Amino acid sequence: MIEEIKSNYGNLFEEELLQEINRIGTFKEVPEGFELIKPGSYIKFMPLIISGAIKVLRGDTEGDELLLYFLERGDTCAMTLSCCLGHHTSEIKAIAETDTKLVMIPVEKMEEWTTKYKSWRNFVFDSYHKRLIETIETIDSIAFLKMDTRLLKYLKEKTKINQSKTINTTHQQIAYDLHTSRVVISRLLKKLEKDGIVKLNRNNLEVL
DNA sequence: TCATTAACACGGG
DNA sequence: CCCGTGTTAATGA
Repeated sequence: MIEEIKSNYGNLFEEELLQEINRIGTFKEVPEGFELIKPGSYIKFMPLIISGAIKVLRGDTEGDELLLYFLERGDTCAMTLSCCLGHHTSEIKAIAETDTKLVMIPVEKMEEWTTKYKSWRNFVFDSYHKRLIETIETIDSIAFLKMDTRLLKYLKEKTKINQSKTINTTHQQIAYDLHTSRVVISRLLKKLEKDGIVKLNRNNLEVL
């Protein structure tokens, strides 16, 4: 496990901290679609992503949801931090976007490390900053962009995250992520296909 | 004008 | 048959 940690976090953390992560953390591998964090639940571990990607959504108990941002290797979940420290339940939902490898760190440790390691403190602050910026961008999208541009942004992000031009998802799933109805997604995708931007298939679409 | 909701038909697995 | 998709009609913001 130490090699996987080093190759992703070696340039961020000092040797001592890397060793401690290796000793304390638990390695975990989850399949695509795995629900890592449920809204309303308590969080006891903080994830460090080794490979793969995680989709973070705002979700209420009614099943309404909205995509906030994606996490990739080298990232951690900022919401976890505030959630754990304040001992609140989760405001968000986290689902593995692809098959994902991660290291789980118990929350007590992350508090201890914040005072012990400068690199860890910087990592946490930096992570907060990045996620806050991304969340603001999402707010911008909702406030100022029309659904067709939001859909394009979404597709672009998906291809980047999945490292592939083909996206395996349904119109309904996209509708959930963007918090709209399937009718709209179907119509817009159809238009994009006519314009030669995407190729539509069942359960999967290709960005050209 | 554009989104939402409900309803329906089509077709592939 | 079930599910994903494409479309339409009614209603509302």
